[in-house]
Amino acid sequence: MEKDELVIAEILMGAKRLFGTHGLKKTTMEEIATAAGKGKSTLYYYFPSKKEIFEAVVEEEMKNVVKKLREAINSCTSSKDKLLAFIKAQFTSVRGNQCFRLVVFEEAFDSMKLLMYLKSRYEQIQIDMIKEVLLGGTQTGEFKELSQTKMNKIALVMITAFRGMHYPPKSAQPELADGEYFDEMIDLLMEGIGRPTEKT
Amino acid sequence: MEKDELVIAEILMGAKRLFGTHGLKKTTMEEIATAAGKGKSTLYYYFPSKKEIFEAVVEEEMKNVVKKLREAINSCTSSKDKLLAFIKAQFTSVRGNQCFRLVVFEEAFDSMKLLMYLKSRYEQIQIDMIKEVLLGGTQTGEFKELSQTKMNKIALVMITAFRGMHYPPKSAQPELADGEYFDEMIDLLMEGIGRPTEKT
Amino acid sequence: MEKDELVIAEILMGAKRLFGTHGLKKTTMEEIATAAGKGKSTLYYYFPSKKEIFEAVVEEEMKNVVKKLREAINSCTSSKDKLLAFIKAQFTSVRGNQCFRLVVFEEAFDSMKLLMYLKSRYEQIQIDMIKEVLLGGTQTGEFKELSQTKMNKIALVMITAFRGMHYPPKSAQPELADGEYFDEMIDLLMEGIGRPTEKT
Amino acid sequence: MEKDELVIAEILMGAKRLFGTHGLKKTTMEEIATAAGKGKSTLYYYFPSKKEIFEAVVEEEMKNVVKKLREAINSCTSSKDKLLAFIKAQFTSVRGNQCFRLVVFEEAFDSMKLLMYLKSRYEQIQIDMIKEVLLGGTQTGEFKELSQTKMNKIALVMITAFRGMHYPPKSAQPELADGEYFDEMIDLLMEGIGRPTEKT
DNA sequence: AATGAATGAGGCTTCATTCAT
DNA sequence: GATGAATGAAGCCTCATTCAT
Repeated sequence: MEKDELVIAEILMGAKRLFGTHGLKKTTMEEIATAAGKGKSTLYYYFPSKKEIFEAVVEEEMKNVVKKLREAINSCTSSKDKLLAFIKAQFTSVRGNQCFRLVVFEEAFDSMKLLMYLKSRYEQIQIDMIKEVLLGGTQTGEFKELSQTKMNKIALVMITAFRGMHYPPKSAQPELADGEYFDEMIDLLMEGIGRPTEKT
Repeated sequence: MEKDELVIAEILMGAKRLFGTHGLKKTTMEEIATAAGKGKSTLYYYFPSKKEIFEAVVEEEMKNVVKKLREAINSCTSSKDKLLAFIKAQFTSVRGNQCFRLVVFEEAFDSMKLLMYLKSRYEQIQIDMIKEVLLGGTQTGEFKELSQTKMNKIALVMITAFRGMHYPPKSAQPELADGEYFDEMIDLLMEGIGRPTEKT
Repeated sequence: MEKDELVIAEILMGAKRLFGTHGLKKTTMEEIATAAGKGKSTLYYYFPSKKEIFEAVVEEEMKNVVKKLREAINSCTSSKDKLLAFIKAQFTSVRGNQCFRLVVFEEAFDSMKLLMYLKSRYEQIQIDMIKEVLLGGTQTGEFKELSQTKMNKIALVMITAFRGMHYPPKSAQPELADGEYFDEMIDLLMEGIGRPTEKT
Repeated sequence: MEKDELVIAEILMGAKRLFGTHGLKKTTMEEIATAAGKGKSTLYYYFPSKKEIFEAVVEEEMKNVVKKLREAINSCTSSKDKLLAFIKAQFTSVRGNQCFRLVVFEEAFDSMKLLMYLKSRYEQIQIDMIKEVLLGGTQTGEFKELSQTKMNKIALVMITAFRGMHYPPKSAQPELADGEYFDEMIDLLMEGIGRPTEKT
């Protein structure tokens, strides 16, 4: 790794933590510089402005997240397990990549073109992954028969629903530990709550 | 209504729009004052600081949202319809009460005690409503038999999943209009995607 | 005079001196504020930015200059005297209104619309004044007969030539005091240096 | 040419353009370095500071201008033509040597000793040239008889007047093209505008 | 009850200059 | 010779808040 890249990595590392903790607006260049062990103006040697630092952090984080999601899916064989791994990975990974999470779930960044682009790309990646899993599940017979259209719709609903996890209840529910939560979610997803219609 | 209350209402009305559009940090006292047709320093006659204005707005909005949710549930008879109405109302109402939404779904407010309190109270209210619906559904036979514990868990999962709706995909999916989206969600919730196990 | 106008006048007074001495770029808001006996941010209560303060100073100065020029012309009866008074007034008045002078004679302001407008307006005012004097002079017989076109051209040449005065030689020429300089200029203007063609 | 001199020439070439376009203050070392195809700190190997670069540019430009003025005067035979050539050359040459022009016509450089020296030397050179032409003209009979003192004064007035040309009206006067302008000026200079006193 | 006026604290950015290599 | 990396000092501007009236 070049000296250059090393310093950039240092900057981004500190920035990642700070932006993640205080957000874009409330993190100051001063803080980022201090975290990187550099002078404030040094930052401008490596980045044109605060915005670009933030964008760099987000881009990096998104790559991490996507990589984790892919790994999760590939690490299991049954489709149900893939789904479970997917939501667990999303939960964990997005948590650990706060800046990216902010961009995906807040609207304060709607003016930044690059971030908007990343956001929509991320959405598409997720949808494609889910559809891939659904397709696999129907082929192995784990899931019901589902038309292409239906799979599309379900993927969208699922992606949307999974998002909610990123804002867990403040009032921790003691009865439902994190791990159990995911199982419960998958259960619901597999079986639903409706009463099975009796066959004669 | 007292003169006082009238002015306060005026201030809050403008503040609600501004905070909802630009957020807490980027909305200035100047803007709020202008929107209320008052001088900037007048705001300090009615509120100790910007924070309190924001909190007042959020508290007001939360009342609206809760009222809408209750109305939604009461307006239907079947439990499935109650669920549908609930998520539709949540979608619409939270949308229209931006400041409250921000507080519920962002972490930038974690230092404000009052808001944290409102947040967790809102969570409990939602959970209770869902459990109420679930209980009703099991009693009428619309839903499976569900233990108290199970209902608790499901309520929590559902609340969490519903949240995702508040951050719809940027890339509008043409195949799934808003209305249809809710139906699809309920369907999934009722039936799941697992292949029904054959009975001999 | 309102309190408002008083403060604005105070600010402009200090700014005028500072801008005149150090120019737009090198004069700081800090200095202007100190000169006005106010805090730096107070300036922003009265003016949107440094640029506007400068523009206000220049506009004010231009009014002074134009008034002086008009007074000069009106204060004499003979056309030659009017010319003399005009150049003297221009010399003195532009000197005393440094900011305006900068705008008229430097190109650093070409991006500021308002200043460009003032600049060209000032040019037209001067040209009109000179033409007015020339016309008077020809009518009284002090000057040669001059066609409209010719007068136009001469006015333009004169305005241009007069400008040079605003940048007097650094190396003060002892033989030519200020007062004498103007007389010499008018002399040259009246008679020229060419040898009069002999009449038989 | 040494390697050293070559690099210096490269630097000055770019600097000349940049200073000429944006002025001393607004031209950055970064820009100069880029224009020279060198690193920013390299400039400090060849020049102690930005000031010295500017001074070097100005000194070079002044030599160009003086050479052009001399050529202009020598290229004509009649004294009137010499004057015409002089002002044309001044107009053209000063235009093309912006930095020098800035120094001669602005006061922002009054603190730089070297520039002040160049400025006053330039003034003296001009005055001497004009006096030389005037002397020639009186000897050939083209111009009136003029005492030494008178010539001195006239030279000074002329130099001063010629300066105005360097700040042409923003509002281009359509009736007076550049070329014509000079003729008009010389005409006025030769004949004046006064009515010739009738001889009996 | 209302506000005009004022400001301190703080943030982003620029840039000439330095220095180790 | 040449420069990449670093920075201190400085400047413009924003804004929540205060206070006398």
